[in-house]
Amino acid sequence: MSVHLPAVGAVLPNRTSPVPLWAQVCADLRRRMALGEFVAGVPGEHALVDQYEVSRHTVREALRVLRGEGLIRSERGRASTVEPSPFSQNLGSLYSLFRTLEEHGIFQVNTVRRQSLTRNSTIAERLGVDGDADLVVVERLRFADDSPLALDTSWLLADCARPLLDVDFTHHGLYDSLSRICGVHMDSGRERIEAVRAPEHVAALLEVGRDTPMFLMERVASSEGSPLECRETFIRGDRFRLDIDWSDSRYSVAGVAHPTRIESQ
Amino acid sequence: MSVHLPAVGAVLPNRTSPVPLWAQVCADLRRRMALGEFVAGVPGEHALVDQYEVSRHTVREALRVLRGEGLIRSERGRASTVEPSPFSQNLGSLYSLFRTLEEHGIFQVNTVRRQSLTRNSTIAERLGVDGDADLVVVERLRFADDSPLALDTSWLLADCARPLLDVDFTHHGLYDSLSRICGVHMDSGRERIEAVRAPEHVAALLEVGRDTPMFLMERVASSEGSPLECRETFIRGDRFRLDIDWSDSRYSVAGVAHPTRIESQ
DNA sequence: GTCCATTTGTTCGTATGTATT
DNA sequence: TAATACATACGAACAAATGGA
Repeated sequence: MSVHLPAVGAVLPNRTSPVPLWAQVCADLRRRMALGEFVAGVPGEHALVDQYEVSRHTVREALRVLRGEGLIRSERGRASTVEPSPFSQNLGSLYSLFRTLEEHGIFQVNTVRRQSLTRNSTIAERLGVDGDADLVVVERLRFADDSPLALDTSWLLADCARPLLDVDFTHHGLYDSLSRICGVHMDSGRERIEAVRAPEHVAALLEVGRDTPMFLMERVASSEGSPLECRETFIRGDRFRLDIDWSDSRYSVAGVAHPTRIESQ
Repeated sequence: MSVHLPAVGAVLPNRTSPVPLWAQVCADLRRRMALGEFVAGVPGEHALVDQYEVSRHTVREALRVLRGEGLIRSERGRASTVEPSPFSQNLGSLYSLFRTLEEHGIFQVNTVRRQSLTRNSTIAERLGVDGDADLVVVERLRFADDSPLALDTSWLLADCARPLLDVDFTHHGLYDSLSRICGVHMDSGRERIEAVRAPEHVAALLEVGRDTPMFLMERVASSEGSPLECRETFIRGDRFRLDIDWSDSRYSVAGVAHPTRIESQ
């Protein structure tokens, strides 16, 4: 069994590197996972020991991290499995909302209101770049089942997001396109969520009264430590709620649409 | 050095128990930590090996969990240290709010509106107990700097929270009292947060208009897997926001009052 | 500044238990 | 029942960082 030939796609870790072996194995597993190599199941720990030529302890350390990130699920006696759409688990509440909608078969469509180059010193400051840096701005009115749900304005560093100027966002997600076209994966960020009254122009676009309660989310999302996106989203409070879980010493945050509202559409 | 005498406060793990050794060590360390035994520093891994008479691997597994919970911080070459106020880190947004206020020196006071025994089949169902189970209900109007901030209604299983009937909650937190008097620590839970218009009676109590945006939080909090508390909180949307961090593959959620609003009081 | 003891981090090896297939 | 796979547990060694002598 111990043929010691690297498996398809497996990259042997570099033992002279200062990066710990488990971290290298971890990174390579992430890479292979992203390529869909493990859709039929993650290889067993023993198999990974052979593939990477490291000890089982090292493999387990790597798997432990992936498990902690929610990328895989492990159970006794059964091969580890990749979790569906784990990507979203690191993308805050809003991304989760639209994934939830998708899972429920809710028809989603965006009306693109702005999609152009711009400059904005306030936004630039939040992103930690010069005030005259080029930005790609994408403003979308988001519908779920033909009913307006949110108004979403996103500013991205043109340095890496310029190709998004030509993308049709009517049916495509911004992070999906960013990943597919620009090769950039958002992996961390901050959100600030307030409960506000709908400003007049927002209320009109979302077809609600001026005093309808709304969530206002302000987000800065980063890839590998560099802030790349600044976003401002108004969400109808009557069609959205936040679920926060702090079981198992780990938080998860998900935005979900009110089931009753959805079903009554 | 290997005297193999249990240290002050250390409880040797039970090897015939179905509970993993590392979990037992973990629980005992948590207990000792709560008693303040480690304020001057956590014993080294080697010392814990001697104290609990287990392998270093087992000790490290236990420490790993505590580290993951944010209870301790470990660095190479330096003894692990207990993190200040880590308790709140596992208690969701609302607890953090009041800790934040405390840290900013905001004067907090509660008006207790209800503090009695009751029964409620809806609440009981959420807590997973019989509909006729006795509950302790505590309803508080919470002020920050003499200005109303939130209306908070909490139902607890009387089985373990009955002593809270005699506590003065004017200046004491519920979880603090629960911990000090009943010996119960909330360690997990779920929150559901909605943006709503203030219901009439809530608006009156919080001294805002009928259409002021509010956060409504519904929480079920558990201790060691058993749901013990069900809570409903209305928070003024004009004095509160949620901060969500999803850096490093781990979420943290904190509720903070708008600094500007507070300072302008 | 250097040396050294301490402490945690990483890595290997081995063995046994337990749940699933 | 047997094989597989993960969970738990022990032992040992070296590396890397820290802090004090």
